[in-house]
Amino acid sequence: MEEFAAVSGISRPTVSKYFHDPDSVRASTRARIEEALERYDYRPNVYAMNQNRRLTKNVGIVVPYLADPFFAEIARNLEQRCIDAGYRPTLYSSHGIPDQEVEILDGLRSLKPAGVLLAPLGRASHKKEIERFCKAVPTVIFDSNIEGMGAAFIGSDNASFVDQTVDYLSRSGDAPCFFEMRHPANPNANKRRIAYLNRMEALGLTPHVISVPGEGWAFEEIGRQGGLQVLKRDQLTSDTVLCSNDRLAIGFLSACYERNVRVGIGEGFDLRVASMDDHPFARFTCPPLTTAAHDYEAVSNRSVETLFELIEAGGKFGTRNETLYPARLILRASA
Amino acid sequence: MEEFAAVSGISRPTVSKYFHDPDSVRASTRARIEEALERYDYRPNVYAMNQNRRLTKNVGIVVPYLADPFFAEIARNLEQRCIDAGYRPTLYSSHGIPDQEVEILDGLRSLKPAGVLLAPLGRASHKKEIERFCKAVPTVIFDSNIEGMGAAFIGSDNASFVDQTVDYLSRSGDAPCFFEMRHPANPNANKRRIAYLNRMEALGLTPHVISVPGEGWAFEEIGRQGGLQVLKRDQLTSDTVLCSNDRLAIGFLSACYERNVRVGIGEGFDLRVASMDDHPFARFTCPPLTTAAHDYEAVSNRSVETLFELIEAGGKFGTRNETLYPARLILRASA
DNA sequence: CTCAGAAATTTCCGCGCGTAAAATTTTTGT
DNA sequence: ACAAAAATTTTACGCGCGGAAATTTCTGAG
Repeated sequence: MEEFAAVSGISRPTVSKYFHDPDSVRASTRARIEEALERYDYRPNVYAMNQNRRLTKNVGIVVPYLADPFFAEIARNLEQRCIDAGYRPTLYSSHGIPDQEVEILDGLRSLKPAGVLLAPLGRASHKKEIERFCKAVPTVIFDSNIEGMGAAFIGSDNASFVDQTVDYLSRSGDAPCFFEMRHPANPNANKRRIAYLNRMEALGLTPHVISVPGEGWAFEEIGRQGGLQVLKRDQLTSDTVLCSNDRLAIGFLSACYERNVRVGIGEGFDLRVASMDDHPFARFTCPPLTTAAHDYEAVSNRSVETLFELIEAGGKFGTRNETLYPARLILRASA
Repeated sequence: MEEFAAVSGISRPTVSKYFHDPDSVRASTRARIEEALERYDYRPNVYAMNQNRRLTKNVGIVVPYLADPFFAEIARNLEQRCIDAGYRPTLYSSHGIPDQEVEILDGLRSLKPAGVLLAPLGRASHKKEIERFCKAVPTVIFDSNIEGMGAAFIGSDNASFVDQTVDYLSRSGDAPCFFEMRHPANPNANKRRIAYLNRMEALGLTPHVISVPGEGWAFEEIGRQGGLQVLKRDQLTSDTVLCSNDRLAIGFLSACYERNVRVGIGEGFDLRVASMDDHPFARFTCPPLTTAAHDYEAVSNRSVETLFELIEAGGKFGTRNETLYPARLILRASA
C-alpha cells in the first residue's frame, strides 16, 4: 500500500481511508486513486485490514439445511443484499446437525463478523451455545425463532399460512386433516399444528392431526413413508390433506402415486393435498401443489436491513422485536 | 498469545508452533498447552495468523448453482472432507451468472486460499478470467470440465451415463429419443448428446434428438415448457424418452401430467421417461424416475484428495490428468 | 556417565495495515 | 480576499502473529 500510495501520489493513510470508504475522500483524490488502481491492480491484504479494524465487513449467513432449495434461495437473496451493501457474506449450512451448527458459530466468531444472519436448526439446536454466541456477536435470527435469542427475529406468520390454506380448503370442499412429522425439527411446525387446531375450532370444524414418525431433515422420505402407512391403514378422516410443509407433501404425493390414489380437485380424484412454503419444486409436482408462499423478498429484505441497523446501533437493540410476514395462497391443481 | 503463553508457562513462539501443528511440539509441552487452553479458552487471531503464513488453511469451494440440491449435496461432501483434513472450506455459488463466478474467484484470491475446488458454469464461464485464476491459485476443477484449465479434472463419465440408460431402455422396450435443452449451460450436456448419438449408432438404432428452447439454470421450467410443446405437437418419435438430466426430466414429467400422458412401464402407460444424475428428488417424482446416478462419493473423495496432493506438490502438477467415474443405473417406475 | 546430534525453545524482527494526533493544505462562505 | 471549516498529509505507534537464527534442552549410543 505504501508503494501504491507513492505511485498514485497520495499518502498511504488517505489510500487506506479510500478502501475503507471511497466516498470519504475528495472526489479528485478518489479519481486519482482509481486511475492508479487501473494501472497497478493493487488490492489491500484482507488479513492485515481486518486485524486492527474495530469492525470487519464480514457477515455470516447460517442456514440449517442447504440441500433444501428453500434455504438455498433465501441464502442467495441475503447474500446478494449483503454484497450490495458492501459487506462480505459467507454462507454456512448446519446440515441438520446441532453440533455442526455450534462449530460453525464457533468458527464464525474468530472471523470477527460485523454481524450474523442465523436460521437456527430449531428444536434440536444447542440453546446455550447459541445464546452465548448471540451475546458475543450481533445476530439476527430468521426463519425459525428461538425465544429471546438474537437481537431480532424475522420470519413468516405461521398462523397466516394455516388460516389461508384451511379457509380455502374448507370452503371449497371437505375440511382438511393435518399431516405432519411427529417430532418436527423446526419450531414452525409446532406453530402450524397449533394454528391448525385453533382455526378449525374457530370455524366450528373438527380437527384431525396425523403425526407420522421420523426425525431429521429427510422430510420427503418421512412424508412418503408416513403417507404409505396412512393410506394403507386408511387413516385419513377427510378427502383433503393439509401437509405441514411442501417437502413433506412431495413425499406424501409420492406415496399417493404409489398407492394409486389420484390427487386433485373434482370428479375422478380421490384426494386433495395442499401444503405450505411454496418450495421451488412445488409447481413441478404431479399434480402441482397448492400451497402458501413465504414472502421471501420481505423476509430477506427485512432481515438484512435489521442486521445493518443492528450493526450501526453498535450490536445492541433496546428491545428484541419480532417481525412476521403473512403468506400468499398459491392455487394449483392439487387442491 | 503472549499472555496465554505466559499463563501456560511456555514461550509464545512455541505456542504458535503448537497451533500450526500440535504434533510438532513435545508431548509434555502439548499437554501443558492444552491444559491451559481448557482454562482460558484462548484462540489465535485468524487475521494475524494468515497475514504472514505462506499458505493459509483456507479452501474455496465454488459451485455453479447452489439452489440445485445436486450441488448442495456434493458441496456438503467436499466441505466435510476439507474440515476433516484440517482445512477451512468456504462455500460459494455462482448462481448461474458468469460475472458472479468471476467476482467470487476475484474475492477468493484475496483470501490467499491454499487451494480451490471449482465446478465452473461451463459454456458460459468467462474462460480467460478463470484461466488467469487457475494460474494464480492451485485449483482442481470438478463436475464440469473446461479444457486445459486447473491442475486436474474430476467428474463423471457422461458416456457411461448414456450407454447404461440407452442400453437398458432399448433392450427393455423402444429405443429412446433424447430430450435436451438447445443451449445447455453445462458441457456435460453436449457430451451426453454426442454419447447418445454414438451409442444409438453402435446399437444400429436411429437416434432422435429433441432440443427445446431455453437458457439459464431453471431446468425444470425449461423441461416443462419444452415438454408441453413437444407433446402438443406430437413430436415424440418413440414411446421412450431419455432426458439429458433429472431436473429437465422433472419438468418433463410435470408436462406429461398436465397433458394427461401416463408415464411408466407396461400396460396402461403411454411413455417411458428416464434421465441422468440421480437428483435427490428423483425418487419422489410421480412416477419415481429411472436414472443414472453419479458416484458422489468417489467424485468428491477424489477431488479433495487431488487438491491436497496439489497443495503438497506446491500448487503445480507435471501433467493435468482427468478422472472420470462411471454411472450406476437406478431403476424406478418411470422407465 | 558423557558427549554429539536432534529437537525444542527463545530471541528478534517484520508483515501490511489501522488509527490517532498534529500539521498542513484545500475548500467554502461571505 | 480572508477566515473558518473540511479534507488531506505527516508522523508515529501498535496489532497479533510467522519465521529465521541463536540458544537451550533432550535423546540415545558409546
